[in-house]
Amino acid sequence: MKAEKSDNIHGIELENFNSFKKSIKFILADIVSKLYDDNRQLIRVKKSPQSIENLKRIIHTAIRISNKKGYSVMSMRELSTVSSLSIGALYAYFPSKDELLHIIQQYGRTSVEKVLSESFIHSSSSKDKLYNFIRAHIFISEVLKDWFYFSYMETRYFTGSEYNKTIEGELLTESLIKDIIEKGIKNNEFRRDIQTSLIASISKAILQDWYLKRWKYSKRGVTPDEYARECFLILYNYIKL
Amino acid sequence: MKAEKSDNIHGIELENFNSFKKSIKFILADIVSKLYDDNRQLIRVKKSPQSIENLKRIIHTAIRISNKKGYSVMSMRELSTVSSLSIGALYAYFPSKDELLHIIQQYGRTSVEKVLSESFIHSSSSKDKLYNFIRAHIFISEVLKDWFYFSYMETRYFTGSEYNKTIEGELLTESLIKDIIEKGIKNNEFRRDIQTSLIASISKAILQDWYLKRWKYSKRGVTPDEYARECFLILYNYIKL
DNA sequence: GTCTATACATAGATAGAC
DNA sequence: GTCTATCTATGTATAGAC
Repeated sequence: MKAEKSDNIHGIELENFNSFKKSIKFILADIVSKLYDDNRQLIRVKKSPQSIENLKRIIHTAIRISNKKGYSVMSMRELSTVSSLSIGALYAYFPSKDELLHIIQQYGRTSVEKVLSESFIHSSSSKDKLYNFIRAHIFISEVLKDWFYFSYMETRYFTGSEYNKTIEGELLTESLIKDIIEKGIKNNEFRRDIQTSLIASISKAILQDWYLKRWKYSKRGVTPDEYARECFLILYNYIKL
Repeated sequence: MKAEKSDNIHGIELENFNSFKKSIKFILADIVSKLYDDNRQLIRVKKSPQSIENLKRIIHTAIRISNKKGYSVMSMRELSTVSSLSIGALYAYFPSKDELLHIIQQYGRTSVEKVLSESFIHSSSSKDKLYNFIRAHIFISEVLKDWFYFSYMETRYFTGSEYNKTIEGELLTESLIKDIIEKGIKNNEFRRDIQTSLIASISKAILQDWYLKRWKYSKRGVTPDEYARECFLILYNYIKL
């Protein structure tokens, strides 16, 4: 069983968005179940298909409401109404609004880490590595767009370790890109006279725009595949020999 | 007197950030005074050097607090304490928290429109136009970084016309860039086979990162001039013949 | 496990003294 | 013009019935 899951993770498909979506379906399916296990000391309701379903609904509803008005403005009354669970029932799934935030963040972070860390290690050239990483990032942020938006917009209100973890995530993405570019320079695949950390930073900005401006790109009918391609071309054109 | 002001606006200096900063000092100085005039039906305190000073302090304090915790979470009590004015006094400068938001947005929008609209019209080539526009945007967003950040992060909570105006601002910047590129293509200065609206969109994303990630760029000691240069080079490299 | 009713804190805004 | 005291609404969280 373990081998099967492991195979599946390594088998993330990056050819196009549709194949990607299929290949990570299995991975995302049991994220909430694992979330349940990791937080069993906080959750007063015992694990069951029904309670997992409820937790999933709470998380998605909270993200959706927060993306409209902000997490701090979302009231427990509203979360209760929209998620069709009473306030009393909600508090059986988390001990406080702050803890719900942790659970939401854990939910997204776990999913993203799995995908990104495995996305580009099997590429041969630096060019391929870069393209695969860009695709992986855009594809996973498309699938989890609500969470990505949520996490980005709420970061500044986070405190302590939650804030640090989110910033680490931001810097990790950036340093992964930087590493790819620097290795490419070392292997004589890219120009030597580029400022790698600035390029990495700008790359990250472009990747983020995809989920920060959903309304714009979806209105214009831009597909994840097109956007990934254009991102790659702009960057590659600048760094290639 | 009118001619003098007009000259000054046209005289926005884009050579480097320091000269830019000096050249728009005069423009920004009396923005709050004009703001006072435009909202005199809302403000119960009569115009004076003292009251202009108070209004300015209210605006900047509100922006500062909001950038830490969000406008909706900022309480009038806190704004009162930090700005050293009682709650009663605050409400003499604006009739409601919602109206204060309008005033803040008006403050930033007025300043930015002046600078951006005049920034690139005197350039000869499309290449120069693009570079000047990028510089103007990065320089003004450096000077007004707190407002830019505020406006970006609070947009989603805006309602009605305030929301529309902010989105218009976003799309205006983008279409200005698009126009520059398209004119360049027509004049045989740029490649014909590029997706102008996607490039414009990505350009905007890069420009925005400058004020959205202040902590990162200032920590790394990246100057506005360096960032503008790198932005331009990445884009130009992609669109040039 | 889930509900309703309620405790207690804090929000935006106003009234009236000075 | 600015202050303090206070009104009413709404927030998070809990208690106790079922």
